[in-house]
Order: sequence, then C-alpha cells, then structure tokens
Amino acid sequence: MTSSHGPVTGTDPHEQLRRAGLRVTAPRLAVLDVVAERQHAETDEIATAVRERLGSVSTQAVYGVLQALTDAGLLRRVSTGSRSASRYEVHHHDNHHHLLCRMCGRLEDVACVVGEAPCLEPSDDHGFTIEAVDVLFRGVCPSCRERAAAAEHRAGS
Amino acid sequence: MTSSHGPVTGTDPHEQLRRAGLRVTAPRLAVLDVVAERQHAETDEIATAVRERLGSVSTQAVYGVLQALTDAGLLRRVSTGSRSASRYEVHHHDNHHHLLCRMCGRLEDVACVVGEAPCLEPSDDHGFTIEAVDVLFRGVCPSCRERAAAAEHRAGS
DNA sequence: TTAGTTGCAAAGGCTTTGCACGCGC
DNA sequence: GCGCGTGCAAAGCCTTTGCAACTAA
Repeated sequence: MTSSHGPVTGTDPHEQLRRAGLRVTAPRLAVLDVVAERQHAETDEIATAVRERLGSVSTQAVYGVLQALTDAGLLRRVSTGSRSASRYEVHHHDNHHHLLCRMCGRLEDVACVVGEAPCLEPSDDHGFTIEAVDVLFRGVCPSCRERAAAAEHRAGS
Repeated sequence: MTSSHGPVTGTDPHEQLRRAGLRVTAPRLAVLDVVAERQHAETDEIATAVRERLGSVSTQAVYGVLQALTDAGLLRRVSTGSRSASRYEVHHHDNHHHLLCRMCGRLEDVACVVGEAPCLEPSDDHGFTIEAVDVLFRGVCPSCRERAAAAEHRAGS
C-alpha cells in the first residue's frame, strides 16, 4: 500500500478524495477501486464487490458514497433510461460517450470525435448555460445481432 | 372532426394509428392530441389532461397507451435521468436533441446541427448496429441563472 | 473534540404486471 | 365473435430520507 506521504500521482485514490475535500474512508476507497476496475458497473454490482473486500457495507452507504463521489466529480453517472439502474465510471473529463445494446444492456465507451467536441455546441442554446452533454447511442451489439439472426432463421426466416 | 374517409394527411391521428396497426380508441387519440399540444409532458401530466377530455381514464391505461405508441414509433420517449419521470413528444424523425435545466427541469428542443447529423456517427461503433441516438445537454436556463445570481447576491456575494 | 460518514430501517416515486371486463374490427 | 385495449389493484424496483452511532481529522 502507498504510505500517507507518497508522491502525488494525481490518480491516487487517497489523494483524489482529499483534494475533493472528502474524508478518506474504507468504503470510499473501495468504491473508487471497484469502479476503476469494473467500468460501467451498476450500484448493486458495486455494492457486492465492495462487500467482498470490506466485509459488510450497507447498500445505502454505497449509494451515499456514489453520490458524494459523483458530486465531487470523481465519478460519472451514466443513465441508460428511466427504468434501469444507473451505472458509474471514473470521470476522465474526456467527453467520451456511450453505446448501449438494447438487448443485453452491454455498454461501451465511444470517443465521439478525436480532440475536439463538435456536438457539445447546440445550434441554439435557448440562453442556457451548458454544463455537460450526455450522448447515448442505442443499438444492438454483434453478439445479440447474431443470436437474433439465428433465432429468426430457426423460425423459418 | 375529420370523417373516417377523409384525405390521408399523414398527420391525422386516426390514420396514424391505423397505419401502425393499432386500434383506434378514445384514450389513444386523446394521448396523441395531448402530447402534440403539450410537448415534453410527463406521464402524470398527460394522464390528467386526458382525463379532462374523456372523463375517467386510469393512469395504468395511459402508461399502456404511451408504451404502445412509443413502440409503434408515433411517440418518442425522452429520459432525463434514472430518477425522474419520462417525458414524451411526437416523433418527427428529425433527430433533434434536448436541453435540460438541472434546476427547474425545463426541457427545450435543439437542432444539433442543420441538415446533416454528424454526431450520429461514433468514431468506433464496436460492431454495434446503431438505431438511435439520444443527446442531452445539461445546464441552467436563463430564469434559473438569474434567480441563482440574485440569491447569491443577497447572501453577500 | 467535532463534524463529516456510515448503518439500519422505512418510505417514496415511477413503472410494470395480472386478470377480468369491454369495445373496436 | 374474436382479440386487442382498458380498468383496477397490487407489487416491483431503484433510490432517497431520518436518525443514532461511529470515526477521520
């Protein structure tokens, strides 16, 4: 483990929390670690993984941690629809977007464009102060497309 | 009202339903009418407006109608986050996007760009078959910005 | 010490489901 | 008449809230 006075790497979880003005606690370090390891995990999945490392952490505590870290800008919340659970990823501030499979729920990162971000400028902002943009491409992933094609063929095309 | 054998305008609700293979019922016509009139209405708001016209329609029936019309491509569902209620608009197939005020929830239409749609092509589609794109600009509308500025000034800048 | 965090339990809000009745076609 | 739609009630799911106990700083 890194000691408390190790060099500031900028990606050290301990340091990230302190810089955000948040206290360093085991659940928070665990959540940061889990999300970094398993990108796009859902709350429930994160809670399970955290419990595997720390023993017992309540689901509500995980919700609290996720909200605190998201508010602090350390994590980014990805919504895939009003009905489904939120997913989280580490916030890289790289304006990347997402690709969602409507059949299996698989979520992939997409760089909308390299370097610049053209879609971040609406043609008419109605006077709004724009702070963020969420872009979600909906479709079907290769695996599901194959599976669907096979099922259709089996039914007699 | 238009008679059952009037000219096919393409926007006649009665005709739209039949073309989609759906039965023409009073609740469906009312929902189509309400959504066309009040763009971006939430389910609850739509249900209330429909009840004002037809007398009594259950909320669940409205959910059913909205789902059927959305599946049929007549309506478009706009998600503004996992926690908030869905909003609906008539589906114009014009690939327009949305602007959401995080303070008051106001939602505005935005034409991402005129004519073409550059953001509809991700740099790397991971083999996905892309069917739709949701773009949501998050920010603060003019009214809320002014209100927030006034409150801050009152607190002693 | 002291204020930010976690634990636990419960409620809250939007949405879906199941089955019987009714109506469009 | 047949089958899709609607009515009604209830449950389901993710998430938030309230308050006491704890611990990082």
